[in-house]
Amino acid sequence: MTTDDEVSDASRGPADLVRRRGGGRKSSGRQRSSHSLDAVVSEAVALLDEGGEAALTFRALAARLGGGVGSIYWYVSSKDELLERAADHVLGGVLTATAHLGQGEDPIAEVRELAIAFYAATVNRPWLGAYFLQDTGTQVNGLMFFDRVGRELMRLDLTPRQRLDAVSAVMAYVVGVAADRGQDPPPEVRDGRVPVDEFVSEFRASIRAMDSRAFPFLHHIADEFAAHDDAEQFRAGLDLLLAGLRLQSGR
Amino acid sequence: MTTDDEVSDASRGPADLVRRRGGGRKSSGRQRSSHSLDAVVSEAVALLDEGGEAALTFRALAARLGGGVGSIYWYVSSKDELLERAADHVLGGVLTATAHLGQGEDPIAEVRELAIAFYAATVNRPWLGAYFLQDTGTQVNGLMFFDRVGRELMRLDLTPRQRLDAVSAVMAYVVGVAADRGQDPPPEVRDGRVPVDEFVSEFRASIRAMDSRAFPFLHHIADEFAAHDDAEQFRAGLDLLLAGLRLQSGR
DNA sequence: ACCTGAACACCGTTCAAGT
DNA sequence: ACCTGAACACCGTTCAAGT
Repeated sequence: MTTDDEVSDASRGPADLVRRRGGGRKSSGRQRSSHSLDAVVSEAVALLDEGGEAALTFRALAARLGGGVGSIYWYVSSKDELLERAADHVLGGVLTATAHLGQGEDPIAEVRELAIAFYAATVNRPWLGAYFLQDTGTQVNGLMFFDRVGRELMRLDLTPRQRLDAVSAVMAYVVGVAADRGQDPPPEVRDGRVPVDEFVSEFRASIRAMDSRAFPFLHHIADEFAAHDDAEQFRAGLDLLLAGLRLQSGR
Repeated sequence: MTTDDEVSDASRGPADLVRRRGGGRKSSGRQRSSHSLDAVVSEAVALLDEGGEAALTFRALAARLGGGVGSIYWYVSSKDELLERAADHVLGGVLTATAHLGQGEDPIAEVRELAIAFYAATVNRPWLGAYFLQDTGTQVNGLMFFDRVGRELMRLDLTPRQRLDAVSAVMAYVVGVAADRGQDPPPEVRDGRVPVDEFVSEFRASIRAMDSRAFPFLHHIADEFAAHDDAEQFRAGLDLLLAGLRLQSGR
């Protein structure tokens, strides 16, 4: 419905199954501010989205929540846990965004949609790269997503082991693409401070400048690289993986 | 030849094509210590391997090099650059370890070997997850590896675009698997402080404890998960990807 | 050209104290 | 039960000074 392509926010996840601390105590709170796990994590994600990994600071987060630094530790025991929960929060958004899937004829097509939705949530969020599927305890949504993908594969004629391997492969691929941002246009280009054309021709020039005997392939794909679209490239790789899976399942 | 499966070290890379600063000035150096880009990066990798990301500190690195903190900035302009170079250094090791490849009949089999060697270098190095292929300028070995994989695909009947997409997919997959460590045994198990069996049965128990209607797939693969081998799982996913590629290339 | 180390600004985490 | 903020230990980075 909304047309924000910057960090499309279906971030708000489904019910956190985790023991929630910090209920709805609203009454009689006067000058002391009152948070909740949800507020802490949501604001953390917002901070991350606005300013990248460096912007998430306990002090900045506390200021944003209108409280003291120490309070955050009531909800979260370390920065690592905070980042894990932030990543899981994003995955929660993916879950709700894909809640309608799972009825389709073709299980592999469903997996494709799930993976694409996952990918969409990671674009413009370079910060969550390494934080998916860290600790099973704090990342229910991660487990849930894993399960949803796997459920589709249960409709295919595969062994449990093959199913596990396939789900793991799809997840790894998505996370890998998310982590790989960097061959891409640098920030000054994405911001529009430098025109794309300029970046592209500069990039092409720098490839041409390299020894073509040392880097024959880079020369070979210089034009393609300059013109490629990230999302398309993601789908191309995903489709290779899924084609292999389809083959394995005998269709 | 060596049988260290802990961080198998073919780390020492081929000629750094990068402008080297800090030549071999050895004479007349008295109490001032003298470094080199190579020493700085090698020791950084060592620190990282021994103690993880948290262990790499400018102060610790300086102490190890026997010098002052400031000196490091002569070779490297930030911690980010240091980590990029460290990642590239590891990839350099992969390049030398696979120097013999490229003559084989089947290009796809060669790609498979390259990917497996890449994977082997990332196991036990959770720290390099996000640092591959960041800045083309400082990561020659990354470009070189990319090119080597691509070169194999030039022997297949594909369009340049398809080749680019395939190489990117393979790289993303490897990086993704590397980043995904975490469903795996936690450190206290890898260290041997807690026996593997105990972890495995505990894990299985925790899956059984979950609602089987909410997580049918997790129940389905609980046994497989407990028994799976990471390297095998990596190869299984890689083979799906390569099967798709083989199909696309018409064999 | 390269190294030193004190100094700076900032960070995650702790904790005695408050309500 | 939850919040506060000063205090602590430590970090990346800078820079005037040395050789």
